Amino acid sequence: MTPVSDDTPPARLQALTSRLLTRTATRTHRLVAGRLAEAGATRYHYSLLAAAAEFGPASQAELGRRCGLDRSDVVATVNELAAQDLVRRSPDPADRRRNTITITPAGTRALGRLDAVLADTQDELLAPLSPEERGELARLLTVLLTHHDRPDPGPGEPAP
Amino acid sequence: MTPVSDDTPPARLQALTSRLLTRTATRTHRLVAGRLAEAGATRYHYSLLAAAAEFGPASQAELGRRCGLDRSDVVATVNELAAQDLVRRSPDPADRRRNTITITPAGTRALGRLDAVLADTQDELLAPLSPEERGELARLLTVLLTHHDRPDPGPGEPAP
DNA sequence: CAGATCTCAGCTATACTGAAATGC
DNA sequence: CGCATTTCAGTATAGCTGAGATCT
Repeated sequence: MTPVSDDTPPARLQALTSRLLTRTATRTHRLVAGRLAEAGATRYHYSLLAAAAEFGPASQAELGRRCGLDRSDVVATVNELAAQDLVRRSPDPADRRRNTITITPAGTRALGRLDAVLADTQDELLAPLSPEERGELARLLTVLLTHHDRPDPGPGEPAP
Repeated sequence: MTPVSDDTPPARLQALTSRLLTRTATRTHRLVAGRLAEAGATRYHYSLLAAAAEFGPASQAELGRRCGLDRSDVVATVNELAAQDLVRRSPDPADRRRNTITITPAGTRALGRLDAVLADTQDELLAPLSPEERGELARLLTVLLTHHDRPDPGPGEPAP
């Protein structure tokens, strides 16, 4: 009866919400990265295509800020997307430091396919949860994320 | 009024629960690893100390299985713990392939200190959530984790 | 012989840092 | 000058793989 199956974790570890979070995230990441890989893409690809589609032609720096991607990774990812003709990289005449990134029709089509892939994957991920539970999970995670995005300042004005 | 602050993410990205999970986990991991580092430890150290304390003297393989650690990482981590005299590594006379890992008194004291550090860190992590919300978050994550730990088989007996 | 254990060497991918070149 | 943008090179870490030696 006692299920001491030689792989039950220490009670201390099971009690850590941080561990639940990171372990669930690892599996989630594997699932999502795998589904995107089957479609020939990565999270960076999808993020930048989405940003280019939603925020029109924009600089690499702006797209990177919006997606939370590092400048270095933006460069590499735009290289890959441009090589597949999913975005175009052209100099910005108004500010010659910048490249203007524009999504192409092929990029828009690819984005649509990836939208479908990701919608399926979210469903696969959240399969054991009811719609209400899915909403609650998203809400709780959003609270944590926004709380830890702003390091110190509480609500209201910063004391002078 | 419109907060188009140049870093609002694409709507598609904000809609992804997978993204919420992985981003929250990244920040969580940073927080936990940082607090453990201040105490001179890592997640692997804590995991193995906890397993050694809770499951008595045991082989490296068993401790690794219980903690979800790779055999390679167990070797390296036990090296580090043994160098600090937090565990002892001795040959198992009953099965000479194995090393028996035993926590030392110093290891038990270190584990106690790390317990306190991690309790504080969980509180820091979950600060914006009520006790009920903390429980609900842990429950929802557990459902997801156990669902995706078992790849295919549903509840009940596997069809013959 | 199959299979488990321990160890070492090395790999992949994510996320990040530093610095240079260019332009505002 | 300080600051922003793009680019390249390199770094750190987690998690994992392969192979060998030893033993059951």
